[in-house]
Amino acid sequence: MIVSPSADFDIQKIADSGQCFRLNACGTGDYRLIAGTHVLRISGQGALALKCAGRDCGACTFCTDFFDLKTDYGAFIDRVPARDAYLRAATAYGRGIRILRQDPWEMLITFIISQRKNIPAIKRAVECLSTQFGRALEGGLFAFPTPEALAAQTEEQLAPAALGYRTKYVLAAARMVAGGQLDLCALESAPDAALCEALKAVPGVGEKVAKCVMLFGFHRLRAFPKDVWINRTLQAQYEGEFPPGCEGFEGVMQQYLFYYARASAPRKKAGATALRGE
DNA sequence: GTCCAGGATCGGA
DNA sequence: TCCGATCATGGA
Repeated sequence: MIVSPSADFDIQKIADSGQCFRLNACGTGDYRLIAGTHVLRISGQGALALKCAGRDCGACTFCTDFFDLKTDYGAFIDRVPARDAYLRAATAYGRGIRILRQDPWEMLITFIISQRKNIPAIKRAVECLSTQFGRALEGGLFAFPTPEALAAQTEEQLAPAALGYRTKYVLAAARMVAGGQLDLCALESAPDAALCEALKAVPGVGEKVAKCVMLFGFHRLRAFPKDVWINRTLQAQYEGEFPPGCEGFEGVMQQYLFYYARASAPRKKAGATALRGE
């Protein structure tokens, strides 16, 4: 499958946008993504070639869905109020970022882990869980573990992932999903408020993590997670509250704000988010 | 060695 | 309802 640049698709920005922790650069300009049992390679500059299992995936249903290629993100950007110069700048800077349609279960565990961790540390923990408890895929790679696989572990067995105090949260979440108390499939059709409350019933899931799972796992584009970066931006630019004008796609705007805030911050990240072309 | 990270929870005011 | 302390660990 070939994705043209005009599709508002920038794999480098997506990889650095803090929503997907198993999408990484491998070599010059190439990226590798593990999603479900799919191993994708994204290569090329300008037009991007998406390959599943080393083969061109053609009009791949999985990629079309995963990268949300049928949604026009340029249209979202065009709807940003002209009076909001800061958001205009953020969307211009982050153009190419999309909200991926990731697995709700993986997002739930990943964002439980994310609390008080930086992105490299989150990636490391997710990879460790996958390597230890996930199904083997091609090339020595591993799928994210199933709820049943994690639910079967003890706290001691999870120790290598260095989850710290989050270990018990991860196990509790896994057991709720594996045991049927939390039916993520059924929640696909739940209203936003009901979905949010169901997620917050999981130990270790508060407002922010619930919103991340809603946005990145359930594609609820209204969900607006507020982490430390977003809160700083809201305080500095909006007197504490995101203004009206983007109803229905607030979460998409949140992602551009997050990316822009991190890229604009004083250097601490050794070029990981190096400003390009400026 | 220090500071901080895509926070949540609990106890006390 | 609000606020501060605390939680465990690794990356920068």
